[in-house]
Amino acid sequence: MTPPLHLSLAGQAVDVLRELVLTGEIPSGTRVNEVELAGRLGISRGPLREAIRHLASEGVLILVPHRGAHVPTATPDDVRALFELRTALECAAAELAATRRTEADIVLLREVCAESRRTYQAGERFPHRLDLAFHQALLDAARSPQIAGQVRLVQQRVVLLRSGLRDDPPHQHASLDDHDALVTAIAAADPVRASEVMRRHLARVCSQMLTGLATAEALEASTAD
Amino acid sequence: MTPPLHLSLAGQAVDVLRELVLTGEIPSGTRVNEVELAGRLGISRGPLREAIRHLASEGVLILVPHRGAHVPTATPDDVRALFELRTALECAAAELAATRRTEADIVLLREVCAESRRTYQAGERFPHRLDLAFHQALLDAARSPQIAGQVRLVQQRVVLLRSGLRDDPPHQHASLDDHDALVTAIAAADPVRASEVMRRHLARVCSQMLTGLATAEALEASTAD
DNA sequence: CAACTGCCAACTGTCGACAGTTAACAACAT
DNA sequence: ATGTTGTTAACTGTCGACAGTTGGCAGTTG
Repeated sequence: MTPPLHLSLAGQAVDVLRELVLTGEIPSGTRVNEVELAGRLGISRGPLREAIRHLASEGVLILVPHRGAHVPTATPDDVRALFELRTALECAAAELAATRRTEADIVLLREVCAESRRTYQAGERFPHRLDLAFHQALLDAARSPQIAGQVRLVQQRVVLLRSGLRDDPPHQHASLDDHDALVTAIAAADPVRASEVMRRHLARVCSQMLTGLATAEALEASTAD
Repeated sequence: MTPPLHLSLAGQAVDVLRELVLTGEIPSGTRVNEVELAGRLGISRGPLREAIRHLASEGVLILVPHRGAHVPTATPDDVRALFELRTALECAAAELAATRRTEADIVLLREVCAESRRTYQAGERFPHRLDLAFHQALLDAARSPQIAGQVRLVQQRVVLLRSGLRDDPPHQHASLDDHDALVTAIAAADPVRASEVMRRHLARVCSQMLTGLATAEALEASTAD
């Protein structure tokens, strides 16, 4: 929405703070202290406050009057609601991609899929980097800047909720298959099928996150004893 | 996203400024002067800047480094892109509404439709208030807070682009029919049809806005002579 | 007369300090 | 011992002032 704000301190603070939160360096539930963080970033509280407000509007931080900002904690309902939104946006993107994609888009999508599979079979791991790259390539093929922007924000929140969770190989395998199926549908210019595959894919990812969240909670409860 | 911020001056400033922009009191293209506006609102520049940043993240204002904020002007491409997003969100909402609606939801939707038709036939006019009420009732029936929140933001931007445009009766008549068809599909628990009707409805509204925009531009060009 | 250059005013970006509120702690009363 | 209340420290909310940048204007030069 406001991408090239990299000149002002507030703009830089947005990027730095976003990274601090998304990488889990500032864990979920942590209260953000303005004076301390301002000192740590080497800026004043004014620009920092603007940055905090900005990230709050993105859902990366929660604002409570007179009690500052904190990193949101994920409840199962939050995950479900967020994935409803993500499904709405990315299914539409998949439809548009199936309609508007060029040959170059298909080549790129195939390339990302192939590299994902190579990396997975080699290191037994499907890095989030390639997952994001795939969804980004799909968004580019959809050629809808507004939808793309919203998806970016939603993905950001998904990453935020996922920090501290790890995913299991069977799910990763299924995701690879989903991606391949998506590319096939998009290459075949079949919007309906692309949307359906995307819906199925996201439903899988969502349920996987829910189980991951449940086990993480159980783990935390056991350590609390 | 941050609804009950009505305690701080920044929160109030957000509401006041939003209203000033959406009602067209601050016309499109106008540059916002921070010191002047701060004085007019009776607050300091700090809270006002936070409010401006917040509205910029909502798309109500555009920020340019070192040149302040201004109200965005609508190009046809902007309208099309925005309606792609709106279509993605509201079609999903229509699907969910067809699945989750209760009897009370249907009663409310029917009531809004009936009042819209009464008002239209009486005063030859379909007030935006009732149009928004219908879409709001549909969102409530969908029971998806995340989607509802995003739709609210998008509708806000649509209102912003529409300020200064007036709509013609034939379009209003078609919209009334669309709304009725939507309620029918939702009452029949038919998500596919609800989504299709919504898509058609929004396509109609979009094209109507595009023609309205074109005539407004032509009008402006003629007065500039 | 046109183009260039230096200056100037206005505005944004930033900072440090003050005021108001909240929450935790401690002292007291029951 | 427990509930209540007064106190206090820390933090957020807000303000006014300073510094840096931008765009326009006048003066100058070819």
